[in-house]
Amino acid sequence: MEDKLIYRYEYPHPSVTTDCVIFGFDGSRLKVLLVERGVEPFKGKWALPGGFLRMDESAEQGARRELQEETGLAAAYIKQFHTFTEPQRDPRERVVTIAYYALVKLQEVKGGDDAARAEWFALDEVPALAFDHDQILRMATQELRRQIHFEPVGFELLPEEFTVKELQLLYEAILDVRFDRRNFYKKMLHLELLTQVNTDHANRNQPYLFRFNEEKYNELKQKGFRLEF
Amino acid sequence: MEDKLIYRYEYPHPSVTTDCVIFGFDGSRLKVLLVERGVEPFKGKWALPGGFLRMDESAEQGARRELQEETGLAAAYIKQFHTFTEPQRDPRERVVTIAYYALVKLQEVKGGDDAARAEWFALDEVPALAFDHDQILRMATQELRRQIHFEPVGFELLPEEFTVKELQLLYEAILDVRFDRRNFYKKMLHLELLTQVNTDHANRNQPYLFRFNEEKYNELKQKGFRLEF
DNA sequence: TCAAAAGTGTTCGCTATACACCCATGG
DNA sequence: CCATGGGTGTATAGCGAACACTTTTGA
Repeated sequence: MEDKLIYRYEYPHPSVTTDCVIFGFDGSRLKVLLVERGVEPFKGKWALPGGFLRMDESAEQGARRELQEETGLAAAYIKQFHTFTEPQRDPRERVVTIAYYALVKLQEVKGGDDAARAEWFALDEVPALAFDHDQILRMATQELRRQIHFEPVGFELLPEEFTVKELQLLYEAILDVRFDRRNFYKKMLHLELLTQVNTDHANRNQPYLFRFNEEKYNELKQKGFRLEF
Repeated sequence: MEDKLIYRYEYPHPSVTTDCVIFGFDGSRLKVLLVERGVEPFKGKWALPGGFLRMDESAEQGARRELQEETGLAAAYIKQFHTFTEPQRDPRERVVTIAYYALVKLQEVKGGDDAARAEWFALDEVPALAFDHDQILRMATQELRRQIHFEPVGFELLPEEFTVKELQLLYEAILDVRFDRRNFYKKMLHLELLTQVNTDHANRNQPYLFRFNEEKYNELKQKGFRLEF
């Protein structure tokens, strides 16, 4: 047994992991992907996907690897938001976890190739989680809300083409507020971050489809604009 | 030599450190505290104060310990903002660093009891730093600017009592913008975050002194307000 | 037939901005 | 005496919030 412990240090080193809060939007509610733990501790409990940081990868690469394993998505919006370091947060040993949140388009998600059971939960229906993952999830939500004031992160959660109503529902889900439909519509169009797809709408009752205008966004970002909500 | 390496693991573990970007304000410019490295690598170069995380302390406790050693200050505003994990960021071994920034009142700072030479640099006069500390400093500045939209962090950098002009100079230094003196004055008073100290001003030419009204701030925070700048 | 959806208009009030003014001080 | 610093006032433009209207569809 002893000869397996071949990595030796003069001082104790904590383990380092990455955990990933994966957000999706189903058209009306914000969801988060959880995996069921198959081993102790917290066996049977739900937890955030995560794993040990490899010595040759950065934390972001590690988090992307987790994301890929769980959702099949290689490229997605991913952002580091906090590192959790309480000495007792893992009962087995000292573990420091670098936490990311990812924004994925739900309809592009394939089942993960991981053996573990994974499931999407609405944010207000998340069960008690393993370790300090409740706290991690709470902070991720907070950071997402904060981030939305500086970057149009919402678009990462919608399909390529979407209606203004869908966009509004998303913003309302993230910020937990209600907007006036008409004001939201005008405000969004006025920002010029949306490009209309189908210029001819036969039906006054069928909404326009839009795409996110990334070029225009980069333009505005140069000038240092803010998204007011 | 071998028998010093008594901490053994089945898998390799990175070292974990905390680094601390300590900001101060001298009345006209934003400053940052750097220490001169006494050992290789980067011997003689300037770097951010930092050190290894102890196994019984959280990262924040570690950062506070660094802050205390460098400035003598036990309580100050301190905030984790990013963890740097590039595999090659330290030429010796794999080191992950959890970075904090601290806001201190310059006039309360005592010399550090650390042996290392420490010095305050104006933000735009910072020399090339050791490791990836340039990048860390840049991100700290960015985060401070971002944070100021949600929390009145500026007050952490001023003395207990200050004039509106001083507050304006601070905001201008942080955000690198200029404000109209008269509009800034009214806006600040209108927010009601300031409590006037000397109600009688004998001299029309000597400015009022103010304190930060923390109670009022907590009130406003409940209602979810934003600082517009 | 009528409620619901989606695009368009209008009004009002707040506030950010620009800029004028007044007063006391000190060189 | 006048430039400077510091507190106060005012006018305008723009935008967000509230809410009316119109058309089309489908139950």
